Amino acid sequence: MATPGDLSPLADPTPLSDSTAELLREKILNGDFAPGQRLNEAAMARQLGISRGPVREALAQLRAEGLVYDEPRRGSFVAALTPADVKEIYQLRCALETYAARMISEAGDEAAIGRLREVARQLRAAAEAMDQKEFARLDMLFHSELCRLTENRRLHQAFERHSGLLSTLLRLEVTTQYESLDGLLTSHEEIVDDIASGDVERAQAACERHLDHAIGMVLAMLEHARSAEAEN
Amino acid sequence: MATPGDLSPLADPTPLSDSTAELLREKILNGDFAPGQRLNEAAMARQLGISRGPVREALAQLRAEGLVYDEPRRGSFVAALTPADVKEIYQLRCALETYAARMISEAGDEAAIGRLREVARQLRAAAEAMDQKEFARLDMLFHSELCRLTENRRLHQAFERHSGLLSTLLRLEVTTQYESLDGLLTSHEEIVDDIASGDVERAQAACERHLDHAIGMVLAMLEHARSAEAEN
DNA sequence: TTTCGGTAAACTGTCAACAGTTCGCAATGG
DNA sequence: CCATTGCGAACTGTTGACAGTTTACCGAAA
Repeated sequence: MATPGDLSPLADPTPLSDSTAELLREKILNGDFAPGQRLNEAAMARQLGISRGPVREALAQLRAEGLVYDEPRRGSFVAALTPADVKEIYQLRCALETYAARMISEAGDEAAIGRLREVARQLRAAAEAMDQKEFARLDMLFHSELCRLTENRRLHQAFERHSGLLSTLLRLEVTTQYESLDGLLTSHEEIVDDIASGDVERAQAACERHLDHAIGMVLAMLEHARSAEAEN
Repeated sequence: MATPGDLSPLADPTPLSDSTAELLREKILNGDFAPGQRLNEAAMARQLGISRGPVREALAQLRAEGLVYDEPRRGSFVAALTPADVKEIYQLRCALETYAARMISEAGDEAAIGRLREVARQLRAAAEAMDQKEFARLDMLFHSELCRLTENRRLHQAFERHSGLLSTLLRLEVTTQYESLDGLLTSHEEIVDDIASGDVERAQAACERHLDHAIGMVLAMLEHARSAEAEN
């Protein structure tokens, strides 16, 4: 940005706090840190061979992203989603995604529609290959792309900020809801088709239907996991 | 949360970083710090009689809120809104607020509708009293309340996160756009009425119209301010 | 055996100091 | 007079240490 012909391959400009945040984000989303688990600043600093300063900044970053929360004078904990949280996030996603669908549909952005169709196709392929992990990834990617393709960074960012924790749940969703899988597939394809139709109302409605369906599945899954957990 | 009967009036539990963030936020939104201005950590720490640690955390907090941005190894700067940013924020607001209007309308939440009507009434009173500052505050409050009354904290938070900087612009808006003032007033009241009608489509449409109108005004105002600034 | 109280360890919030980089300015050369 | 180079000041990124609070453990009393 500053100097066009900037040639400085030496000297890593990325602060330690950023790479630390990335590392912790990965570990949380990957499930290495369980929800509700306490995150010890000093221990992590020691383990990474750095001081507590960058670790604190990394935690502040993750807190802003909603991945961890703070209890004053007690420390940071990995965020845990209650059913009420899940409902909130799905409502927010509905607000963002239905609007994104309207935007793309109204603009008649052929490139964007093509991209969405491609992801939907890959999603079906993953389902037929019974690749659960890939299915969950592509499912999330479809919705992320929907927001990204609006070319409104803030809208996409608002989506990403809250989708992270959800993706840890979606990994389980597919395993428990095989019977609804075909409905999910056609549901995604319907969204693309209705966006392509240029009828903004239909595009919005398709998106809303899909999310209404999805939240029902996730809440049922969450309930199922909770009752199973209460057994042991 | 931990101890129900917690009575410890002594010992201030609010960290220095939080109160520092609040102070800086106030100063930025109040215009004491100009957009693009550099924020010196050491200087602010000295001025507040604290060390740089809490100041850094406060800056991280404000950065997460979008009020400041960082240039690596150079420091923090007060965020400045380009017309493209303004457009992005208004689109995001449109996504959030139209959905909020739908939610409240669908739920038929009389208490929420009453609250919105009350704010709209105060807004008209401020306009008649020619109280520009109060008008700007109530205008923003109306939209904030619209999101808050959904009782979806994340939706409201997404609104608040991006409305802060806008409010610094809205302060100017009123001064330059007297002729459109009456349109703005009726526009707010229309939103309340259409929400109250229970017709979710009408509620959504009223909200969308209002924001389309508002962004036009703000962009024109921004253009006006820019050309005026180019003169000196 | 259970509950209460006290003590010690652990952890967060905060501070002061160091290292490397960037920025500004003056001296130098064209 | 203008561009360039070198130096010094200032600032960010990072570190290690200290103070106060919270947590956990252990023993004593009911």
